[in-house]
Amino acid sequence: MGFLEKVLQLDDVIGQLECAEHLEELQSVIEWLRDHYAVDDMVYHWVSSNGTQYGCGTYDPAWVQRYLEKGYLRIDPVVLGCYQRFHPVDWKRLDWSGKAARAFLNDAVAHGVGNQGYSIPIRGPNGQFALFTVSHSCDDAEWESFTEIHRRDLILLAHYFNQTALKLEPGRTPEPTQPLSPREVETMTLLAVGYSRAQVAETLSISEHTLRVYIESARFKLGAMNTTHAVARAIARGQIVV
Amino acid sequence: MGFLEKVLQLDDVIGQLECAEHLEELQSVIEWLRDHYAVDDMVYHWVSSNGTQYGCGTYDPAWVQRYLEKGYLRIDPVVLGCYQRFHPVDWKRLDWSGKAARAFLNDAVAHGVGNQGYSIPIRGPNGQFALFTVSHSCDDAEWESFTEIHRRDLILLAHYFNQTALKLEPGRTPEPTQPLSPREVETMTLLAVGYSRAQVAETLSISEHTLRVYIESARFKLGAMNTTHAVARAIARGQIVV
DNA sequence: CGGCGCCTCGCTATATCTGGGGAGTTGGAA
DNA sequence: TTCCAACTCCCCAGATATAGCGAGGCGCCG
Repeated sequence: MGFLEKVLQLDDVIGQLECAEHLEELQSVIEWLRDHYAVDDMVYHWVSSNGTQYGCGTYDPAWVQRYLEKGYLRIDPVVLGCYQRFHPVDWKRLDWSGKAARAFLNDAVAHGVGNQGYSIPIRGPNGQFALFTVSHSCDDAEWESFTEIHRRDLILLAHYFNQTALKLEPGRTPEPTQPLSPREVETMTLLAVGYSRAQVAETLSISEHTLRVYIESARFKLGAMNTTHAVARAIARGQIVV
Repeated sequence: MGFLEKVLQLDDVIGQLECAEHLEELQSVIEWLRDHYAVDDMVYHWVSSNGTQYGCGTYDPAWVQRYLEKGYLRIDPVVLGCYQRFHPVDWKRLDWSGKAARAFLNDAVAHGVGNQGYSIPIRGPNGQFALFTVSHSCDDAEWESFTEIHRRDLILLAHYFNQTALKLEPGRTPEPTQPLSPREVETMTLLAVGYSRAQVAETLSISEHTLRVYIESARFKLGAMNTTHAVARAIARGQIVV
C-alpha cells in the first residue's frame, strides 16, 4: 500500500469518527484500525475522575474484566506514567520497578497483552483524561520502526477518538464547570501547598471567617464533600496550579 | 506544491521542533510556518493559570505588550473559549457578546490582528494549558477552506510545539518521588474523592487508627504538611489517579 | 537469621475544621 | 436602576483531624 493511499484512508477514518453518533461505532473503527496497522491490539480508554471508565478496543474481554475487578487503573504504570507526561510514550520507557507493577505486567502478558506498547495521553477540559494505546508482540527493533513511522497518525487518531468520545458522552462532566473566583483560587492554591486555614487567612490578610466562606463556596462550586476533596478536584481539573 | 512534498516538509518541521534546545528556536520555526501556510499570523501561547505566560509567534510586539499590560488573558474569548473545549475552534464560533469581549476585539483588529482565526487548545499534565493559533485576513469561504485542509497539520504542529515547550520549560524538575505503598495509594485516592477518614477506614475495613498511620506515612513520603497537602502532591505528581 | 518495610491495632488530649445562622459593601451586568 | 456575584466580617457548638506515646505479626532480601 502506498503512502498516499494510506493518508487518504486515515482521512476516511477521521471523517467516520467525526460523523459517529454512537459510541458503538468507535468499536468497529478501532477494529478496522487494528487490522489496518496489523497490530495485536488497539485501545481507547477513558479514565474518568469519578471512577467510571469507558473503553473500546480489541483487548480480550476477560482481561478488561480483570483490569476493572482488580482496580488496575491505580496500579497500571501505563496509566500512571501517561498521567504525568504529555508526549506519547513507549511502554519500555515507563517505570516497571515496584512489586505491584511487575505483578500487573505478569498478569497482563498472561492474558495475551503484547510485550510492546505505545500509549498516547489525551487531556480535555476539566481534567478529562484518556489514553490511546497500540500494543503488539514483536522485537524491539520492529516496534521501534513501527512507532517511528506511525507516531503522527496515532496522535491524530487519539485526538479524534477523544473528540468523538467527548461529543457522544456529554454526561461525563455532570458538574457544571463553575469557574472559581480569584479569591477562591488563591485559597485553594495555598491550601494545596500545605498552608493551614489560619496561615492562608494570614497570607491573604483576611479574617479566618472570611476564608472559610471562600472554602465553602469553592467546595460548593466544585461539588466537593470537604476541603481535601475540593483541593483535589481543583487540581485534577486544572483550576489551580500547584 | 504537491501534497506529498508538503507532508515531507511537515516532517522536517516536527523533527526540528523535537531537536530544539532553546525556546528561541521555536520563534524561527513558527515564522517559517507562517510563510509556508501564507497566513498573516501564527502563535503558540503558553497559558499558565498562575499568571505567567510564554509565547512565540508573529504578532506585532506592540500587541503582545498591550495584551499583557491589559490582562487580556482573562478577557480574550479565544482563551476563555478554548479553555472549555477540547477540539480546535474557529474564532467565529466563540462568544463575542459582552462589552469586554467586543472592546478586546476592537483593540485587536486595531493592532493588526486578522479577522479570521483558528485556535487549538492543548493540555499537559498538572493543568498545563497552551494555545496554538493561526490567524488571517480573508473572507469566510476562503478561511473555511483553509482550516478544512490544514486542520490536521495544525493539530500536529500544536502538539509538537507544546511538547517542545514543556521539554524546554525550566522549573519542571520533578522531585524524587518516593513510591507509596498500595495501602497508602488507596488511602490517598479515597481521601481525594471526598471520603472522610472514618469512611476511608470503613471502606478499607481497617481501624481508623491504622488508617491514620497510612496518612502520616504518606504525608512523610510526600513531604507534606497535612493531609490536604499530601493529597494535592500525590495528584500533582501523578502518584494517584483521581 | 536479622533487619526493614508493610500492615494492623490501642490510648489521650488538643488543635483544627465543619455547618448552621446573619449582615454589610462594592462593582459589574441586565 | 436594579440585581447579582464577589468580598468582607461575626458567633457558636459539634465533628473531625492531628500529635504524641505505644505494640505485634508478616513477608522479603541480603
